[in-house]
Amino acid sequence: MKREKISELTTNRLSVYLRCLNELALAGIETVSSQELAEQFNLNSAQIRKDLGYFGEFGVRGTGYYIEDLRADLTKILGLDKPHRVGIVGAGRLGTALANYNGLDKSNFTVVALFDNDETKLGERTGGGIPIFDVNKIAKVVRDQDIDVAVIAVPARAAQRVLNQVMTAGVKAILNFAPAPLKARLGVKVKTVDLTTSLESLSYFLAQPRAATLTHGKRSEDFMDASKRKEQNL
Amino acid sequence: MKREKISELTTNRLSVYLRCLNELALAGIETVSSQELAEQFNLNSAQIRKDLGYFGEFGVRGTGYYIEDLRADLTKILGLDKPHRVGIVGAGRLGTALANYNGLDKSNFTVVALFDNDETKLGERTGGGIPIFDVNKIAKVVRDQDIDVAVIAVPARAAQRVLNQVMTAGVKAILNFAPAPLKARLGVKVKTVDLTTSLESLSYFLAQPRAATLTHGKRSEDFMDASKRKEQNL
DNA sequence: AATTGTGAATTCCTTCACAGCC
DNA sequence: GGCTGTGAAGGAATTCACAATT
Repeated sequence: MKREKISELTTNRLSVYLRCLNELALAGIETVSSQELAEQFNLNSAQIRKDLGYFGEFGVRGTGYYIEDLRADLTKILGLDKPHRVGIVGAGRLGTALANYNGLDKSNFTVVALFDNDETKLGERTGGGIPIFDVNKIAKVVRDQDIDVAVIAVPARAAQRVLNQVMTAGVKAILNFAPAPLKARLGVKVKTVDLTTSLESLSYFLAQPRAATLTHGKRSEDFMDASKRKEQNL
Repeated sequence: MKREKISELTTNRLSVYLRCLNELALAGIETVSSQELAEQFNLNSAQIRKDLGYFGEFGVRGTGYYIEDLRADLTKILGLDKPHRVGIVGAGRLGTALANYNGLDKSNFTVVALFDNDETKLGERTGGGIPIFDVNKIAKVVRDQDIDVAVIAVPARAAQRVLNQVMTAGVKAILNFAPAPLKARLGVKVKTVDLTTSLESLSYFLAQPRAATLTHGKRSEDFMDASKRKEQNL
């Protein structure tokens, strides 16, 4: 096992591989080759071997990877063997939708608290029974509830302030939905999901006068080419 | 103006620049240099000039960029001068949260329809008054309502089927929230936002034994270094 | 003097290709 | 024979650095 620095593109893919392995395991399959795995995602098999190669040797030549083993290894590498406790700042529609999103438990994430500054919401609980606290209680609740991941789901103008608060409270990993360029301290990681930017990027695509678009498709299976893979962040 | 192929990293950034320009315009500022703009996002000024350079020459040497002009140019380049009509498939919590998300109108996007297969939801309207149709009516509603962008907010197992339906209906731009590796036809662009992967990537970061994390911060302003920029997709 | 636009240099990421192993 | 692991090659994205321009 080396200790180079791993790109986020790699960790994103590891997460995707892991999800796939979990499904294969559920289907009772025991081994998989990098080639088979690659076909699932329209990517190059060497990419998968390289990604795994940063962390060790997990495969068996001539056979491929034992799914149960690789699953355990990736879970460990991604730090998903330890539970994570999530606090969501902003109990609006997006915040509450995320709080109730099932499918995070599989990854060992539990949403334990929401925060809002609307007094009428405080003390309430979401459908799923998650309590809503005052934003000014962030520091205390983060400590009491042992929160290690924060989600920012507030309007852009409040986002930097909220980020500062959660950083001060000691949270080092933040998923941000506010469309704002945030500045984080060293040692703190902010990952931004920007819906407007995603849509505007799609708009650019639509605005392109492209040579021949489907309507004339030679064969109904002219699927994704190489250049499209990374556009799906793979 | 050239006609090279533009990377999605560039179009994402253009969207971010445009948002910033809109704010600067609102503040009554008239010109901005690539350097000033770059500081907003912790990125290199050459990056901004290169991004713009793919589309033409918009700046004035010695002065910078006229904000109103560049704003108009970027709006045009991103295809935001024409309105876009959005249909959301999946009227669950996420779908309805997105339907009511304000801030898309600024970019000339309007959500005009939701789709679901839950009969109890059909005919209903969301808080904002957007009608909910049967998923099997996608083709008809896309035509009637002139929908050009679809959002997939259904469970992973249904996502490929839904994608096939919206592609058949002629939609060429899709924003996907389902954690599934989708295959699209040529000429159709799918952009996936994967919350689980985003969180798992944060988990990896937390699992890293990092040398010195903040607690000992020399000066409270030891902010984002170069390596962190792209982790925020900038 | 200030700032753009852009080739050249650099860094980062992906793919190739094959030796090594099962 | 089939498949992994990986050095080397290739390609893409970023940054440098400076001539050109106002």
